[in-house]
Amino acid sequence: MESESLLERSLVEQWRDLVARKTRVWNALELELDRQHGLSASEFEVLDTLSEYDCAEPPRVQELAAHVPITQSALSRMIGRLENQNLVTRTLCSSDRRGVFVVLTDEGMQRLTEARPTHRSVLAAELADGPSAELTAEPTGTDAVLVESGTQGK
Amino acid sequence: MESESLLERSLVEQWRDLVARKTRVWNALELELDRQHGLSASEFEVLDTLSEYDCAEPPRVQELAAHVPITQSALSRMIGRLENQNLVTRTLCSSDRRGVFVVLTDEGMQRLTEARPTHRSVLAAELADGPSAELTAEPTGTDAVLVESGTQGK
DNA sequence: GCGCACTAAGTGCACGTGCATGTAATCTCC
DNA sequence: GGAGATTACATGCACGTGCACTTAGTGCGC
Repeated sequence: MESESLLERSLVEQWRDLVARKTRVWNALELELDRQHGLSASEFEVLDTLSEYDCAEPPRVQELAAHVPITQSALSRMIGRLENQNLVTRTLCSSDRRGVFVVLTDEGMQRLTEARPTHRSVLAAELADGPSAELTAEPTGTDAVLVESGTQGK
Repeated sequence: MESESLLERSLVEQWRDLVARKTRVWNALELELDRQHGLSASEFEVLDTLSEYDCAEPPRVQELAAHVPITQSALSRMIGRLENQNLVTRTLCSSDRRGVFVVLTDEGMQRLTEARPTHRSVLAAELADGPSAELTAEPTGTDAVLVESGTQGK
């Protein structure tokens, strides 16, 4: 029970690395997406996922929740917020009136298209380098990304 | 600008995998640590990090914040909560009276020691298998872990 | 010694989240 | 066809978080 130390240390290190990386990238995304496009990282993820569906067969809330790392209740509210910004719309499912289809509006598609380059370049910058960079929770130096991702500064 | 698709897709997939894995493990930890030991995943992480310091040279709040994926303000409040449970204590730094040392109490050390096997076995179970398991935000099936991690089941 | 910039930690506030529950629609089985 | 179980989504509530700011303490220049 004591001899597992080595294996366990490796697991713990792997875990901390995972958390550190995720947090670092997430924070960078949060920062840049909000600054440049007024979107949170979660919101972008939802819009981006949403865009992968055929407009003719939009996902239901539940379906969407299965592909985004938040709960169904959180998603429900987020859809409400996105709806208020006219980025998505809810439409009832006629065959099962409990169901709600979520579809990207034109405006939503546009915002997403604008934000995508920022998202991709943050990923490229932050996913690439050292897994165990200092850590986290602090705004990471993403100056290069800011420049790269276009001229829509501020 | 359009030709990067392949590379970008790979980045996005890598990113989603990272998030999915982190969320899955995190949720499992949250569930088991709370159920069995009344600790949140963040709290465990703080206590565990804390335990790596020599009692003679405890870390200051800032130092601790650099090794845990939350902000200093969140950590400040968490320390308050942990202090109320007598798991840690704050002591002033005499040489720099702005500083605050955080130290694990005996009780804190005990809770940590109890919780560690749970933590490790969740890691072993969840870190090991398929990176892109369905997803997440749902309680993952950790029945095996419950059994493995001892007889202190509720 | 005094003022000023700077750092460490704590706090008011608003907000997004999860859990538990509520409401509405559907399905099942008799 | 009607009661009860089940599913889909929304919501009340409490809570932890981040941001911006405050308070307390340090060090520097003059």
